[in-house]
This record gives sequence, C-alpha cells and structure tokens, in this order.
Amino acid sequence: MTLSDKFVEAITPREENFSRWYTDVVIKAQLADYAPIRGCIVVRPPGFAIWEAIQSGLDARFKETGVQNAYFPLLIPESIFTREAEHIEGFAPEVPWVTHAGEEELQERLAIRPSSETIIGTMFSRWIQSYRDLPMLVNQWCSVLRWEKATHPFLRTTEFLWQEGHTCHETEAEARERTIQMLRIYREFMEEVLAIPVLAGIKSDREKFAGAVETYTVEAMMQDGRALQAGTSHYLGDGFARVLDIKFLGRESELEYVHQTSWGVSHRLIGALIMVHGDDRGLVLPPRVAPNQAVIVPIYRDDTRDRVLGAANDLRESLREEGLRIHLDDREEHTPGWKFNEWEMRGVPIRIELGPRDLDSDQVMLVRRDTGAKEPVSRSKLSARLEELLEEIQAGLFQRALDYRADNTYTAESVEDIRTIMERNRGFVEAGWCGDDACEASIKEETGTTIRCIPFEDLGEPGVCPACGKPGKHRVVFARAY
RNA sequence: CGGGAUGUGGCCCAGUUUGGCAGGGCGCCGCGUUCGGGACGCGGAGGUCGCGAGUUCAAAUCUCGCCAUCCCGACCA
Repeated sequence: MTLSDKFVEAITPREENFSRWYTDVVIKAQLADYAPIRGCIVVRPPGFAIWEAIQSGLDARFKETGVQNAYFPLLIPESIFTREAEHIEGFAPEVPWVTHAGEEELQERLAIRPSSETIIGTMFSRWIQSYRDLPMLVNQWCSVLRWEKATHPFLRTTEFLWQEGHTCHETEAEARERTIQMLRIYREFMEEVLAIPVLAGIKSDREKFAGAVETYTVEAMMQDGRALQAGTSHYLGDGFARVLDIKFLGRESELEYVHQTSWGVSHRLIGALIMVHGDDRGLVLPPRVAPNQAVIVPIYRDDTRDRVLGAANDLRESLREEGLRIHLDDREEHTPGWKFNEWEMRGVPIRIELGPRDLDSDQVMLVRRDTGAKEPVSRSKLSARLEELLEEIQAGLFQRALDYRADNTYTAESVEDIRTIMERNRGFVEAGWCGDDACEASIKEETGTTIRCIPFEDLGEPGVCPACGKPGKHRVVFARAY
C-alpha cells in the first residue's frame, strides 16, 4: 500500500458511498462539525471563509441593482406570522415557538422565523405611503430555523445561514422583472464564481414556495446525479400585501397594494460546491471562491532551512502585493508530503512548492489541485502564470461540471423510462408534462423524481406526458432531489 | 417520520457473547534526529465507557428509558 492510498482511507471513495464521502469531506476539510443540538452544525473557519466569499460576491451584485441591507427580528409574533394562509400552512410543521421567558408564559407565542415575509411585510406597511416610496428593495443576511425531520450538513440543517431579499413594487410587471433579475444574478454568480452550471426555470405549483404566485429556481446536478435546488426567486403577487396591509397612494391618487418579490440562497451552496467539484482526495475549490488561491509549501533540511523560509516569506509577500490570496504553510511539525495531502483535502486550487533546488534555478514548482499536473515556473513569470492558471482551473471546473451534466441528462417518454434511468444512473430526465398535478404526483410516487423546473431554455418539442401519455404542455426536467 | 446500524481519551477501534485492574493504533506534549507525496527514536499527559434509572458484593459488559450521529426510504433553502 502506498502512502497516498493510506491517506485517502480517511475519505470514503465516492463510488463506494456518496453520502459518506460527502460527510467525510465536510468533517475532514473542517468546513463544519456537528453541534450538540439536534440537526445543527457549527460552520468552522475554513467553511465560514467560503460562506464569506459567497456573501461578498452576491452582496456586491445585489447592491449594484439598488438593494440595501437591513436586519429584522428573529422572532415573529404568532398573530403576524399566521396572517397569510398558504404561508403558515406550508411552514407550520417546521416552526419552533418561543412560549416562555424564564418561568413566565408569554402572552403571545413567538415564532422563530423560517423566512421573514410576514415580519418584513409588516414593517413595509409602515414605511410605504406613496408610489414615491417604491420600489422598496431590502435584503438581510441572517439565519433561519426549520425543524426538519432529516438533516444533513449544509444541505438541510435545523438552523441555516442564508440571505433573503424582499422587494415591493408599484406594478406587477416591475415585480416580475425583479424576480427574474435576481434569478439571473444567482445564475451568473453560480456559473461564473462557483463554477456550477445551473438550470434556470419555473417551478410547478406543487413545488413552489408557500405563499408565492410563482417560484423560479436554479437547479444544479451533483456528482451522484441528484438535483440540488441552489436558489429560488419568488413573485409573491399582492397576497402578502393584502393581509399585511401594504398599500400606497398611486399616481392616479388611488390606494393600491404593492407587488412583492422575495429571493434567497443559503449555505447549502457550500454543499453544492463540495458535491459538484470534489473528488476522492477531498474538496476542490474554484479559484474565485477559494479563501486561499494558492498555498506555499517550503521544503528544506536543517542546512537550507533559513534560506528556503526566507525566500518563501518573500514570495508570499510579493504575491500578496499582486492581489493573490496566498498562504504560507511554515509549520515545523509536518513534512512536506503531509502538507501536500492536507491542502489537497482542503481544496486549495494551486500548490507552490519551494525547495533548495528551486532556489538554485530561480523557479518554483506549481501543482494544480484539479488535475494534479505539475509544472516548474521561473520566478520572473510566476505571477503571470498563476493568474493564468487560476483562470484555467476556474474554466476547467465549470466545463467539467457542464460535461458531467450533459452526460447524465436523458430523455424519457414513459414512467418506466424514468424508473429505468433512476435505477441505472440517476441524473436529469427531460420529458413532456401535460401540466396536470395528478400526473406529477404519480410520477413522483412511482419514480421518486420531482419536476425540478420548467426550464427557460428551449428543450425542443414537449413530447408526451410520461404519466398519461397525452401531448405535453411543457418540456420539463425530472430528477431525484436533495 | 419509518427500517437498519453505531455511541469506549481528540480520532479510528478492541473489550460486551460468558459482569471482576479500561486497552491498542493514530493524534497530542517534551527532547533529539528528520523534511521534494502523510518520517523515526526515547520519555510523557490524557477516559464520569453517550445520558438517566435499575439488577448485582461488583456494570463499558445485563434490563428499561432517553439522547445523538450515520446509512436506506417518505417531506423541504
């Protein structure tokens, strides 16, 4: 057994058990740990750094469109939370309640937010009087609680970190446009920064958000062929406005209800990064979201130590000045080989090896995390080559994920087709759909798949509905989902 | 929420069948030698055996209850 084989014993191979592989990576790469609370995780510094990168990227994009950040209370009075019938019905089973302060029972129960439409809408009703107050565009970064039956690190936890944007508009058209605009931001961010190709489209009624008129989604394919809902954007109509009394005096001096949207992504995106790009050695991070883009591993003996460490420090400083995110691993207690494995497990895109031989020839050794390819690069060309390589890795990861999705996308004409595909390979299945909820339900019953979305992208002729055999109204994508 | 499994120093596990001194490997600390793919020697620290009851002279081990985690299925960012 070679040393590297022994190393990867720590992580279950993907083919052996994908779920175990996933949790192994989460734990070993120190992205998260289990908390002593049912279904809750602690996001550890390496995981939180990824979340911060996601936050800052999205936050800047939101702000470019005029959205401002705010913060609303964690607790929602029952009388407010229960205003919107569909909303409360959808969330009721998962909502934890605060009933006591000390030993004293509260006059009114307080819901711990599973989403903030009602509390934010209540405030909107105070702040909005005229069309001049519109649009109202706010977002909050916070955590929410949903008492889920089965939990999984990042993908579904009792408490999770997310962002929820809430907007109010004068017209339906403007609100609908905002809904699509935010979905487009999600899509661009996921594809350009996270290197995760997503399928954008609209949800069927069965799958839409509780209280929404329409829900739009971006769906990603994981390496086990299952779909992950990576982000959603909802057109809420005026349903919340009517029950929360969010009215404005319009241009014609008539009282009107606002048209609303809400949209969110969660730390589930970290789970997506793991499951889209990871391999049997651990995490693989796209350079644009990687907290460290490269790690310098110095190699020395006693007699070359000062020389190598001095050069490594200089190298780090000069690369940092170039704007690169660089870490120097100068720990004494581990050998270079140990560090190679460690940083691979943690997903750092590039390793820079620096030893006496490199110093003698005024070069360093670069090693790519995604392909394992090694190349010597002279010091003078290093920063240019690093920039280039980071872009190559970013593009390569996206292309690889795109190819994987294409290779695992099938078409079906019957329920039997779908079942066969699920038994054999899983993946996305393109098929027709007559639009009937009963057909959707029976397909789910028989195959375990759901309609992930009706894609915006033209998938060609609708074909027949796999359940009833009638002509399809839409071409849709079925898949098993997380 | 069903079905299955697990819970013993930080981690992985043996010990449980048949009750009788709490063990091993890794990691950790100290010193020394090492360092281009998970180094080695010597010395050392560290455990309410998931939690709570019960049986017993005696419980990691037997009984009951609870909790947590994992896996496989039904519901959701």
